[in-house]
Amino acid sequence: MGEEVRITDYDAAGGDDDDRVSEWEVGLPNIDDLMPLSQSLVPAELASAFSITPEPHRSMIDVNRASQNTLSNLRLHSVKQNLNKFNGFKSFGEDKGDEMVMEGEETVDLTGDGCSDSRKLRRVDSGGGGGGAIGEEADSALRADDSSTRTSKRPRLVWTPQLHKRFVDVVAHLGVKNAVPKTIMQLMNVEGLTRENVASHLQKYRLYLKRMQGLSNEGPSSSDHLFASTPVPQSLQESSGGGNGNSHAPPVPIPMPYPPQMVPMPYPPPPQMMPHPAAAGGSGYHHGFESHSHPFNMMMQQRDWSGNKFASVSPYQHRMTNDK
DNA sequence: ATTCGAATAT
DNA sequence: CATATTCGAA
Repeated sequence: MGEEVRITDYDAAGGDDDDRVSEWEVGLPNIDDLMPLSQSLVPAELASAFSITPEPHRSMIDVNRASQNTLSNLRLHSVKQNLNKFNGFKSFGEDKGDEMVMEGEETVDLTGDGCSDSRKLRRVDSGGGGGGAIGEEADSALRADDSSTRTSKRPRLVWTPQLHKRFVDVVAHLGVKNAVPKTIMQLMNVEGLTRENVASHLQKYRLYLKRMQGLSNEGPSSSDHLFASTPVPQSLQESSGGGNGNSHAPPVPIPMPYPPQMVPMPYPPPPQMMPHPAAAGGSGYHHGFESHSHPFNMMMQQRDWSGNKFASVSPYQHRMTNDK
């Protein structure tokens, strides 16, 4: 811990005044509890093993800059009256942008993890069948904004289970009705994620929902979906008021099935470890699957890899045609 | 002017 | 198949 930079050091580029919302800071780890920015997330060995470009040291400035952007964006659009008070989180982005060999299919995923520090993760057991608590994992992002200025095509985004989770949670919270790319993107708060990325995924997601709704009901009884909890109900949910006195009654016939807690998107992700380079790397992927039903999760949530990434193209491929 | 979203392209 | 890009509509 050598960094003695105040995270609230930025002087409002916009000259605004409200740069801190005390409520948002409640419960957040102290600056001293966080892993130093200078610490590398990926051990050098692993990095080289997977051809991961080493991350340059990041300075507080970078973080603050990103922070400013997020804050300004949030308040700029006020995220619709519906989005009400959503906590603004910032993700530590991974820098990339120095060298990038562009070849045929360069894919990059925004899933990274930080925080090796152990802390108590509060998890509201999703016992209530109602809506399910919105748990969060976390992701990090990559992509530098100022460095990738112009003439740089971003590599294909890979929707890792983590990202997708985040996506689903946000959509669920917004309610299918209000979930539009821009809003989703903002709430996901993943650095480097673009509206287009979200739009594309959303299109697919909607398709999925449609299928599911259409064909029904319990098709896939056979498989026990582990987390087949696509918390997006067939109807639409709405996350307004968020338990607050803010009672806004949009054209949605649905009351507000949401838990008192305003689903925040926690940041610090649980340290994820990969089994073994050999197991994941190379090309030893498989896809012996079959009895999967439809849960969208299945769309990417391959069994046990908790969410790693690195490298190349997405090894998975499956069909969700509910035929069998 | 912006951005959504279906269609289409990679 | 998964994402990206296009392009007319809101």
